[in-house]
Amino acid sequence: MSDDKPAERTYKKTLNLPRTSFPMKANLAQNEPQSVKSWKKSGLYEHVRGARAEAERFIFHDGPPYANGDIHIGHLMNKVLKDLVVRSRLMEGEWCDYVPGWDCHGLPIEHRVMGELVESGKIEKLAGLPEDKRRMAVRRECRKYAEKFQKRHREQMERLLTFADYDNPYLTMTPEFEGATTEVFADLVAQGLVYRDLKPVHWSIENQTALAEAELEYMDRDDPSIYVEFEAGDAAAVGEAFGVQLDQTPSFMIWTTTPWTLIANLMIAVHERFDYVLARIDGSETVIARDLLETVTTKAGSEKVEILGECQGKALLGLTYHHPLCERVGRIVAADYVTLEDGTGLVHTAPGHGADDYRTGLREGMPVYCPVLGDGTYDETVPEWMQGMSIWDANVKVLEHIRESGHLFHDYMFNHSYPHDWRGKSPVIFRATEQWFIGVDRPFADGGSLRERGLESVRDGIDFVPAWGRNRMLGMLESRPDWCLSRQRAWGLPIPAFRTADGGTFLTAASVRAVASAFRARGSDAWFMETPEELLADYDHASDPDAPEGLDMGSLEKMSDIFDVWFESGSSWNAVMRERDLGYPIDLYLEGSDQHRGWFQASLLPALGATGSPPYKTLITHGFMVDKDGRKMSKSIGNALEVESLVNEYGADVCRWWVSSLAFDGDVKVDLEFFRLAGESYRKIRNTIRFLLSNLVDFEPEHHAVPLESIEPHSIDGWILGHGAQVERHVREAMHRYAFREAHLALFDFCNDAVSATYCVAVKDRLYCDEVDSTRRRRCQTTMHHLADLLCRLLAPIVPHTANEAFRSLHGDDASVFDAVHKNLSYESATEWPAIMRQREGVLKSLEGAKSAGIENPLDAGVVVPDPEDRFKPFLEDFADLCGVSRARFVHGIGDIEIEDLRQEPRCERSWKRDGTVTLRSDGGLLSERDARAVGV
RNA sequence: GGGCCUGUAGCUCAGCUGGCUAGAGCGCACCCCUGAUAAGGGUGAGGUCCGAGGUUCGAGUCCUCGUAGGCCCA
Repeated sequence: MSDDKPAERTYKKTLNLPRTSFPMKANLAQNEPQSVKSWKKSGLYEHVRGARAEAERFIFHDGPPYANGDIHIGHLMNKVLKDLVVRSRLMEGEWCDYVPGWDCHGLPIEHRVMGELVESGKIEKLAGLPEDKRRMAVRRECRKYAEKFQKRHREQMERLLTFADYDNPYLTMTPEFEGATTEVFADLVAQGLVYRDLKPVHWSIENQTALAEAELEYMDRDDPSIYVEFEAGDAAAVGEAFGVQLDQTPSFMIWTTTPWTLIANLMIAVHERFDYVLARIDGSETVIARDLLETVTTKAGSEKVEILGECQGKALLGLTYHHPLCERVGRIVAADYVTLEDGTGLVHTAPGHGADDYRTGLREGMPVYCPVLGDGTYDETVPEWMQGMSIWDANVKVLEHIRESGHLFHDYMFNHSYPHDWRGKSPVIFRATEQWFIGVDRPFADGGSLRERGLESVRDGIDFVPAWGRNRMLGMLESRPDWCLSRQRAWGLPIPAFRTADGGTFLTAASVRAVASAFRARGSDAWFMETPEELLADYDHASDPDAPEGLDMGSLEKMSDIFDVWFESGSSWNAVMRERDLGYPIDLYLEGSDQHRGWFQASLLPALGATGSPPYKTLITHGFMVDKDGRKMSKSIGNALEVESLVNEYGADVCRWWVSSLAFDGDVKVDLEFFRLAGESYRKIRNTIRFLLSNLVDFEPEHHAVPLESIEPHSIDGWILGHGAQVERHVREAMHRYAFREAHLALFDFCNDAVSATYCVAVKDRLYCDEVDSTRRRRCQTTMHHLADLLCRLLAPIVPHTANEAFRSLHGDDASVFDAVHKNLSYESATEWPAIMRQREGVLKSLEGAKSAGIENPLDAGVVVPDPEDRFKPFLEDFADLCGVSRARFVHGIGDIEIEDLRQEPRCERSWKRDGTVTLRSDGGLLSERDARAVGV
């Protein structure tokens, strides 16, 4: 095959062609686990921490994912983003602890475990045990479950090459965490922020417990939407309000989508300043907001509508009505949350089943009446036909009942989003129960409330990335209700409250601290295994100013609520960061934007209560994963991607490279295709580094390197070094302000465009053809060595496995990029470079044009470039190589770039250039001067 | 229904306080190289800037109202 080119074959052997053991194919799926193993074996995390003992510290705190299931693509992004922060800080020479955490308590696990206990039949055995023993049995199973999934998560996260202290994670179920969390609670009690009250809360019928906002999931649901007429108690009084004489008893029309709450109705709320009418609708007289009369009657298909009188809501206050389901008289009251957007302008008010309703009831001195039991059935206070009935059945039955009794004006089915238990996916209800709360509007001993302090610190004590997070969190803080802390479950941290003999509750700052010390020593299991005396061993009620009078310690009984898990994770700033002396306050929290309501608030409020200031300085949020059409990702839709298969197919470095490319502040579209694309762009970077490394095989820096100062700013080496220095500054600065995408793009463009397409291509000739030891070649290799080293360091936070692989290839197997820090490449290239590069672009375009004239290979061409101001002369030496042509000239004067056809000139058999020095040499070959010297003929 | 956010080439995104003949990368098309080769390089074609109004000499950029989607809530 090569018989027709004998000369070329001969000269090929005289070239210095690239060689390297750094493979083109990364084989990440096989090699990364080896990296993980060896990093673990050598104790890399400990080692680096040791080396940075005196370094400046950046304080980061990892939010705990829930110890359940496999990690999903959201975790992938979250953990990698965190790792980018940590590793970029390390490269800056700082130390940054990354202590991974897990949320271990709570309903999701208990729910699963209960399911398993039912399946295995063990549940019946447990049912026979005393309550504390039964709970302990459940807790033991839950702990096993949490441990299992924490280990699983840990491995999956380590596989992502995250640089975290996996040997010392924090788990919310450990004694130290439980003790420190309970101490935060004690501080809040001391501030007077904790209270117990009967209030409507979100209640899960399925799990028979109160739920926090964060434990709800909104899903669409069909409910009956009904318009009900409540007969007025005093027709004459109504007539008076409207200034008309009535010949029949009118009614008040309300609207509800929860017919089951009608039985608990105690009031009807109107807006004092809205206009109401007394209307005759197909013969019957009813009161309704003026602006809604048409909407409602149209919807109901009423035929004859006539307005008899009009008045302001204020005039209706104090009027009474008969409850349509029982013997009770209700009253019209005022409320400013009444709107004219839907309904009738008269709002059905049941203090036991709604937050607004509760407040109105409180103001009006009405009882918090809640006839619904924990299991969702009615108690004995309701009419007999409803007793024991499930509220969902009641929805239908009540509707039938009022239809038959003639109180139903109109009804239809209505689809709306409705809160559901985030685990069981069953609809939740509002139900009044006795619960523990943190009051967000309670004044502190030293002034202000949690809400006020929270708003203040969000307004100007905390940085938000992206900036709109501030507004969002302000809005949430302004409108949030008191925090319902208690849950009626077994798997969690007990609220250390006791029942006194007289039926009261006993819980003071000092008693909570005493129990906290028991938890610290023996874990929260102690609550279920010990007596009140044992738990309160450290408590001295004589010295507790808050102790109730005549407290009889001997008669105390443990109460059985546990904490909302959000209170536990919300105490991690204390239970982890302060507890372990990792630094406080914390520089950075980085989580999904749902945590503005979740962990960020759950952390802010306790910290403000306990210490008076926020626990963190900066909050970064990322968006959510959606599919390629912008739709929510979920297992049930089937558009979710498995992290494990992504990592196995593409490698963690490719996944990380992808994460670094994301505009993560908004929704992030995910598709298999994007990982393939990231893989391609990763390969591009890898190949660029590989080319650099492969041309450094014969280069030993200590012998061959030239001083950086000796490299001319107008040489091509000077150009790329100046470019590299600029990129280093840009990338480091971008990483510092969490603009990972910007850093990613800068790195990619630099590798792809500057290094690969421009520099490497231009410099090939001298690398391959110059004498091995020529200054020009060694200067070029010195430059490439700097470039390879720079790229390894800049890429280390993003693709640690690959960066280290390249770093070792460059510096020897004993080297580790994780011991390295940034070097500050300092180099300024000549200021004319942008102008030269514009000329180069012009040349490339002209060459494209010359193809039609038959000059298809740029080496068959020479170029003549006008240089009116004679600025380009110093650049002449490298300009031909920069354009890939055989020779170049700058000529004084203005005009177009000229392409010279050199095809008639002899071509060097070694370098394939037609540089004008090619003649027949002593070995019988046609060689240029440079090549002749290199071959030694 | 409310709060916050997003909608710019086939795809992912830049476009700061209004002046742009609207940019980049990927992809695509055509071509070169075969001494980075399951590599490398060049050139080029792609856009009613979600829609409708408005402010302005001038709007992708500001305002209003829609529309599609996301997060959080009622």
